[in-house]
Order: sequence, then C-alpha cells, then structure tokens
Amino acid sequence: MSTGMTGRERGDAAPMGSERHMRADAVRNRERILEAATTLMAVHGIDVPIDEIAELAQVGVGTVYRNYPTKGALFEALLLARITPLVAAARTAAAADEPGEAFVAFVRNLCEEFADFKALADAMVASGVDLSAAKNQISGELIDAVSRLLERAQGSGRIRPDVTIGDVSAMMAGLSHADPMLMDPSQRRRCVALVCDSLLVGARSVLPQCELSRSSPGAVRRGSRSS
Amino acid sequence: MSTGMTGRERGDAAPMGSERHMRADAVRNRERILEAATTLMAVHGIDVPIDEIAELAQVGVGTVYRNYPTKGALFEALLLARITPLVAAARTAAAADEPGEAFVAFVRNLCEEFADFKALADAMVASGVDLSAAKNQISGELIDAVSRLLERAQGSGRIRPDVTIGDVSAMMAGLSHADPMLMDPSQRRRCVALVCDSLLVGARSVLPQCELSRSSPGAVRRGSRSS
DNA sequence: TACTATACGGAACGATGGTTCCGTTTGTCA
DNA sequence: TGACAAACGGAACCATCGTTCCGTATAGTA
Repeated sequence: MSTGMTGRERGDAAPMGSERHMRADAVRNRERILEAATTLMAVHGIDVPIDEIAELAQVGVGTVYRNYPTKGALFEALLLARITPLVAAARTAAAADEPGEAFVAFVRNLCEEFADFKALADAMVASGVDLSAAKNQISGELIDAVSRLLERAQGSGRIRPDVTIGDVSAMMAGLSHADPMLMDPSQRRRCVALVCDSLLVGARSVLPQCELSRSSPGAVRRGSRSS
Repeated sequence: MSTGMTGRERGDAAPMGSERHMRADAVRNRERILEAATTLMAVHGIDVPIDEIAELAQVGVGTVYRNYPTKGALFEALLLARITPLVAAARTAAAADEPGEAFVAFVRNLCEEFADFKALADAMVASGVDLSAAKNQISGELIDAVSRLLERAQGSGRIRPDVTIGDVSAMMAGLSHADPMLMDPSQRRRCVALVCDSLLVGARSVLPQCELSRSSPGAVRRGSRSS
C-alpha cells in the first residue's frame, strides 16, 4: 500500500480524447490489458506488479502505461466498472417493497462482490486515504445509495434503528477483508449471516453450513502457502 | 506483506545461547530496540522499515540484526509477548462463573488489543500463511483456549450454539482489520457490540455512542491523509 | 509497395526496504 | 592502563516495483 499514486486532473482513466482512429492492434491490446488486470486484481488485489499484468496480456509494460498513465489509473478504471452497477443495485433495492429484506440481500451481494474481486475490497479498505476525484465521487454515490436503502429499511422496522451507515461501512470493510485461509467462501457466508442477524430486528437465521473441516475442537486447519 | 521471511530452525527469537556475559551496552541496546519496535509496530503494524526502528532506538541497523536475525524474528518476539497473556486471559475466562459474559468480555478485550497493537492484527490477518513453529504453537494455544471458552459459554446457553471457533476467528480477523479512517475507536466499539449481539442468544444491546460526526444522512466524512 | 504516424517492447532508472559486511569503537578484564 | 573480544554503525548490496525513454516494428494509407 501507499503506492503514492497521484491522481491526474483529467477525469478519464480510459484512453484520452474521443475515439479517433485507433489502430486495430492498439484496440486489441487495450482489451487484453483490461482483461489481464481484471483477472489478476480479482485474486491479488492492487498488489499485482504491472509487469505481471503486462505478461499475462502478452504486452510490454510500456503498452500498459500508454493506455493507463499510472497504476492507480488502471486500478480505478477497473474499480469504477465494478462499483457502478453496485450503485444501481442499491438504488433498486431502496425502492423495493420489502426494504428490510432487500437491504440484507444487498449486503450479502456486496460481500460476494468483495470476495470475487479482491481489488474492490482493497479499495474499500483504503477508503479515507487520498482517492482521485472520480473514485471519491463514485464511492460517495455508493454510500449515498446505501444510506437511503438503510433509511428505508429502518423505516420498515426490519433493521435496528440504532445502526448507522458508518456501522455498515465498517462491517463491510471488515467482512471484505477476506484472508482466503480464514475466510473461505462458506466461512464468509456464515459471517455475513451473523452480521446480518445483528442488523435485523429480532432475527436469528440458520447459519449456512461451513464446508471447512470441523475436526477436533480447537484445531483450525492451517495450510502452508509461501508466496 | 509477503516479506518472504524464512523462519530459522532455532526456536529462539531472542538472543542466542544462554545469557553469558553480555556487554552492558548490548543489553541496553537490545532493550531500546524492543521498545522502539513495540512503539512503531503498535501504530504501523509490520510495515515499519527496520531503519526507522533502528533510528528510534538510536542504534545502527546492524545492531538490530545482531539481536534479531531477521525482521520476522523481531516481529515474532513482540507478537509472542502480546499473545501469551491473551492465552492466559482466555483460560481464566473459560473458568469463570458466567462463561457467556466472560466470552463476550474476552472478545471485546481482544479487539482492544488489536487496536492498540496493530502488528497483532497484522498477524491475525496473515494467519494461515507460513508461520514459524513458535508462532504456530502459541497461536494454536490461543485458539485452543478460546475454543474451550466458547464451548463453555455455549454450554451456559448464552452463546448461540451454532457458532463455531472458525466463525469467531474470522470475525476477529475482520474486526482487527481496523482502518483508522473507517474504524476510529468508537466506531470499532460499536462494531464489536454488534458482532457480540450476533453471537449472544436473544441479546440486543445498546450500541455505544459513536463520537464521529453524524452530519447529513448519507455523507460519511472523509479526511484526506497522504502517507 | 513505399511512407509515416502510431504503437510496441523492454532495458534502464529511481525509490524503497531487507540484509550483509567490514572497518571502527568500546566495555571488560587482567 | 593496555589488549582484545564483543559490539557497533552505516555504507553497500540485492531484490522488487513503479515509471520513463527510445529504438524498432507495423497498421493504415496513398
């Protein structure tokens, strides 16, 4: 972390100018880069070296930098693509008939997204640290949308009235911070269920089964993986 | 992360051999190093450069390395010092008259520890990644102790019977991951309270007040801090 | 097919941070 | 007080990673 990425003033993370004639190979390469970056950032978060992205895309580093002037720009481009639909989803949920249920479902979804795309979680975790204007705006929109959703859900009486958007953000950040060892998908779902139970009024759901070995009490299986 | 610290076979992170004659200045310096490392790792976690530790200790880097053959060794030495009392606390709690309450109190305590000493949280988060034998053992002991505590608490009927030690570990890891921006102390306490509510049977506690500005709904204050 | 703007690749640069090495200093003991 | 092992400091080394630069290749066009 603390890559010290300085956001450029220009709002466009994508290639500059209107799409004048772009050479065919350039278009192809840009797609490849985006694809490779998505694949790698999904798994490793923002920590993937640019070299690896370039290698997977079968492209030189220079080509990556021609499309995205900085690693942060590439990161943001992917991020925006992920967050935008979430904002829409939150708005839809806020308009649902059962805002309480919709809220919980949305939170569940959000956590799945975090798990599927680690870079998103990294971004969430880094919230509050200097973000570019574009990212600040979109994440602000997300928070706004979730706030409205939360309000309506509380209005319906299904969600604890004393829960704040700050609580939700913090919980999401915590849940998103999925160490793959402690937090395999099934374990994560259990935790999400627990957290949701704590948000709901008078709820006590049946926790999803955890696939992980139960084994003798007090022994958490621990793999050994060196980077 | 992924510093690639290779654990040495020797179990002692502290200076080698039995305490033969150590020169007075050497003793003094070792204490200084430990002190400086504690101070810095409490705030910055494992990411502090050795140089900074050395500087604060008013010592050369070489001196740090003479005492702790690797950064990981120093890290572990501090960690063990922190975890050991936690194990004892868990055992005491397990023997308490009200194991349910004791469990919750212990969890609360654990979270405070995480917040006070970021390196501990880093270690928790890195669980499952290659640890040295010494660390594996002590953290295994901690899990054992918490498991027993959990079992007794569940036996008393205060804690949900479907909660597992895996759930607790994962929740702690999430909670420990305190981004100072999203998770100022008061916000953290609220989250801990929420999580504890989700663990307890039929509980719904009053959430501690959050000091953070409430401001207009849907706007989370966001500071701008560059590393 | 020849020409040129566009795009490419990857070596090289600079910053950061862990670790080692070695010439110098200093505590201790006789 | 003199000698020497122990300990010191910090420059230097190496690896990683973001970013830049420039000589080369090529898509598009006439």
